[in-house]
Amino acid sequence: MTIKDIAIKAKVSTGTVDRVIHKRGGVSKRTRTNIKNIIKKNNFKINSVASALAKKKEHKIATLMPTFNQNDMFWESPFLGMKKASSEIEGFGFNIINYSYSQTDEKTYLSSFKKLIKEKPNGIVLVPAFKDKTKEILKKLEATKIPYFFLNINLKGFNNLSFIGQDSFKSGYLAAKLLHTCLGNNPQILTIRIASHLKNDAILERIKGFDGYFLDNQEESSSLNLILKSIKSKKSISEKINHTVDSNPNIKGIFVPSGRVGLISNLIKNKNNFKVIGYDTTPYNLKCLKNNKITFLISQKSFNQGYESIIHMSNFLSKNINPKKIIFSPIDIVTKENLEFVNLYKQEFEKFYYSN
Amino acid sequence: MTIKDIAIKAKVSTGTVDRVIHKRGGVSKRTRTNIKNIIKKNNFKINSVASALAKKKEHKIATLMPTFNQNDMFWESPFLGMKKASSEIEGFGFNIINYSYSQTDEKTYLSSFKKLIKEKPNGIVLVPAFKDKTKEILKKLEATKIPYFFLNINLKGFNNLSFIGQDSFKSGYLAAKLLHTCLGNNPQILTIRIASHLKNDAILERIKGFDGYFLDNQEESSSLNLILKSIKSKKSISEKINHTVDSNPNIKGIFVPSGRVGLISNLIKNKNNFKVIGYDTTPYNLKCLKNNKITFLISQKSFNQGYESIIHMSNFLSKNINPKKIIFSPIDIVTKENLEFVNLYKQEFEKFYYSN
DNA sequence: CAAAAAAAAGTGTGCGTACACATTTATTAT
DNA sequence: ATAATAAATGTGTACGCACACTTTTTTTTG
Repeated sequence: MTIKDIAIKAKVSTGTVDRVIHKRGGVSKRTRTNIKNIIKKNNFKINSVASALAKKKEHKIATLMPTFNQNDMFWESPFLGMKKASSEIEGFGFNIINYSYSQTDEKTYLSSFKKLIKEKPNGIVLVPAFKDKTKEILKKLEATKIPYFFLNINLKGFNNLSFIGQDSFKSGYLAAKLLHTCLGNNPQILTIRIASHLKNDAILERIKGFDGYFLDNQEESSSLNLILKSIKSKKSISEKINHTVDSNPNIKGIFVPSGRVGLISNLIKNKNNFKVIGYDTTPYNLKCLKNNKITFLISQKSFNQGYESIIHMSNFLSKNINPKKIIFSPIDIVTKENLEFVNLYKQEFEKFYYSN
Repeated sequence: MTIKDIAIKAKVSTGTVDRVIHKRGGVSKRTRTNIKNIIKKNNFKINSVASALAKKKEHKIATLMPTFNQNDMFWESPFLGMKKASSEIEGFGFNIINYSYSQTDEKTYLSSFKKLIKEKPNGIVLVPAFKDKTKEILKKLEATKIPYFFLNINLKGFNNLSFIGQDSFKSGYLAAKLLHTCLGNNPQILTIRIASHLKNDAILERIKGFDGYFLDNQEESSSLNLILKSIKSKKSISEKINHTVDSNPNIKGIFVPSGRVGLISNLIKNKNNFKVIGYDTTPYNLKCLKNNKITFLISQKSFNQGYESIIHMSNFLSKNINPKKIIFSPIDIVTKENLEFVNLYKQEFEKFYYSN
């Protein structure tokens, strides 16, 4: 069933059918309803392949996200997810351009954004940073009416069309549940945080979720917190952690609400067989999981996040499908025993991407 | 960059470029290598959209899987996964026909298969059952050289092009790890099985994996097994289970290596706060997870399995991409706290599918 | 060396849709 | 009633590729 067939049945030309399908107007009410009926009856659906080929319209999607390097590979994963989506939709008239910035250097954020704007994209996928600067930047952007998504990090108070990322509160809640299930009631748990994360909304939400779980499921709960000023000197961290642990022999579990869990787990003299739980399936963290330094990792499926962000943006641009305001990604539990499956799709694509 | 551009650069016609790309032969070595070089240099990739539109070839994929009903919804999930894949590739000249059978009625298996064969599909995705009958059937099939995948259930000794499903051994291994982590060393665990599953390869593998874990990680391990003859009389099961549990007060964990874990968990008078672990995120099992009757569910992501099976088959048929002989799907850990995310993609598609 | 055969290369149409442009029909003004 | 205008509908081409068919070039054969 093609528009040609529809046209014949309705005794009109394909042009008229096309007008009805795309609501271009200029069709009399009589023929319009007639054509609509025929379309319904025959369950006609536009051939998206032919459609994509016919419209020459190029949609340009720009992305902006933190760089990755040997020190911190976290952002490689969403990047590859985006690349996968790109390779799937490029034939459909999409052009995806990637920009990056350093999370510790505001200048790179601004300059990359400037370059990005010059390209005049039709849509933007953005991992936001530097809230104040973002405010400035996006004010300008909103004048241009270019739609934008937030990816992974959800700054509040913006007019982003969508946010794609994890429900941080629930992921903290889940972390607590796992430790509770392993350690029984009223376990002594040490939460280790890093000073630079004190204003990080996602991490704060994780902690809220973590505490929330125990509030919901226990009469009382005491908590033990250690905040590290810096993570530059491994020696000093190691001393601090082990001192805390030694002077609190009841500690049975360790909660690190960030991706730094690998680093930290490696510095603990773990004779006590703590249960250690943390975030993000970076190569380093996975290594620690393998070595039994970490018990559970919570994955936010950042590969999928990157992938979904591009797919949703493309659907919005070409099919006018409005994404949900918030798109939560699954909260995966990773242990030594299932870690090989966790980044399956990423690995599959990695092979393809880097060999090309 | 189109084949036309390539043709111009190589000073030949598009037909010749086409021959090189598709290895149709009939091109002199000189021009062939020249064209290949130009393709590489310019990083030319076939426009899959135009390609799909141009080749009129219809690929017919037939699927055969167990039915689902209110009593057992398990197979709905892979079915919907297949439907999702179908809707994505139908525009690319694929025609997917679904057949089903009752797992308890050999006749339906045979008759559905007959119907399927009459359609003369180009590829088959099959959830096998009744090993002997399958042998008969597939012998005939292999004469026709129609390629076939096994989905979810992996019968050995066949020439299936691929198997898409879970590594049952590892999923059992993981189940053991979780209970071990929760219950500490040398926990007393009751494994509850059902007689009709005694010859089920996947379930046997799960148990092997489960035992394997404790062999690998403990000096010794004792095990307690309960095999239920039938699950028709809830009363009698309940009595048996609770008798076993009462007479073994050391039991701290319960392992059900099948999707029947929901049913069983509901029949245990769980005053002892057992940790209960089982398989499959069916609606019923999820309900039990919510009610704290089940601690962990292991998901085999059957929605994805269905989806992947169709995608891989289509890639094999149209792009000649050979799938891996065994494609393992992720082993997901589901708890009350992350259950809402587990069937995310399925739910998303369900909404679309059933509202249509 | 010409004719026949084989190899290499060229040409043209169709896939289903989108859209600009052309044409026909209906409506309004004079 | 006729010209002017607006509304409705029809037509043709392009999108990039696949493939059948045709033509040209090269090689083989007698």
